[in-house]
Amino acid sequence: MSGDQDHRPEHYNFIFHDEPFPFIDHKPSSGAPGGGAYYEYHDAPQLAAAPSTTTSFLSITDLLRSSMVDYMAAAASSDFGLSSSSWEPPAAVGTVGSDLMLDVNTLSAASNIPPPPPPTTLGCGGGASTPLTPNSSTSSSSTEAGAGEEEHLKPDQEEVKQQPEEVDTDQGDMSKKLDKPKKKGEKRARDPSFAFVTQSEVDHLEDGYRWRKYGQKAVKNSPYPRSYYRCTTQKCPVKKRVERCYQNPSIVITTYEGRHTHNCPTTLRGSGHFLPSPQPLPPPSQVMPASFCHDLMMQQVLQRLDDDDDKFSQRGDLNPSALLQNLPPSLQRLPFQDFGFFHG
DNA sequence: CGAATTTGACCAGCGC
DNA sequence: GCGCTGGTCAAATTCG
Repeated sequence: MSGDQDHRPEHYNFIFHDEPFPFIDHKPSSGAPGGGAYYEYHDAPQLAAAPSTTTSFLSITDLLRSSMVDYMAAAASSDFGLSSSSWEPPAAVGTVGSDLMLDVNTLSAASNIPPPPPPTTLGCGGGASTPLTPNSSTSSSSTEAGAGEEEHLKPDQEEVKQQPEEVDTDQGDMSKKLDKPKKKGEKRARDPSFAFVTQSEVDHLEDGYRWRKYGQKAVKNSPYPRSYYRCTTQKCPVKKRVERCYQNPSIVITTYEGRHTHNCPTTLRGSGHFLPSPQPLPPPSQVMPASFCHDLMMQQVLQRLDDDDDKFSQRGDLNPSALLQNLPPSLQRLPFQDFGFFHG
């Protein structure tokens, strides 16, 4: 049973998938009790082939520090067609700045990934859930899908294990071993992935789509199992994994993989309770989560900027390793190297 | 009774 | 090559 519960995490935030992103805050901002993180990742073969991409992120930081809103607005309204009413996958990305934004939006939109529930106080936790400790709070990064758990803290090592390759051409999603005559040395191709870190007492967050659980595995060094879900819609290849951070059980890591081939079920449409505020629902013919994610991210970005504005200048020296050290092991494992642009 | 979940088994990738 | 681990299958069980 998935779609009928009202599972909203207490907090969530997002994190872009670029490593030098300084506003990945690991400490709860004064007054704000921690928060979850919302992060995304995906395989980025292009990235592997173009190591110089790092530089591009720097400008993103600057960008955010200066005029995120304007930028987003401009991007949404003009070149990139990112308006909530008519989003189309960008055919090409021309600038660094747009890369990031497009990436974020592209991923969310292209993947039809539902938005994380808003940080409202609701049944699941309003004060019941454990507040995040400075250490466990939020910095997240994304991990390769299969990767979500412990130890690999060594950045350099992570770098070595780049996640691969071309996305499965055939969406026969669950075509695993059977249709997998992959050549040796060729890792299994994965669909773009996108993950959320939320603070919630429930594992399976309601996201508007219907999911069927098809597996559960114990996670190494963690008392909490990882659950595997598949979208119940016919032919929809989207899967998601849900696991809990063992150091902070109130944190749930949900990883989406693939793209929905259908619209969000009416369950979500019917109830606007996911939305931070009333928002126009996308027309039936449209991919819905794009604007959601966009708005949510904006909210979070702005919030972060507000909270941490004065910290930015001091964070220039932050690096992925440092960030990771502030994360609980299960999050530390998320390889920053997996961040990259999604051009698919 | 059909759909969803549970759970042990199986398989592939990866590191040593 | 071997063992470990993650991901998925599928039979059994539970649920609505």
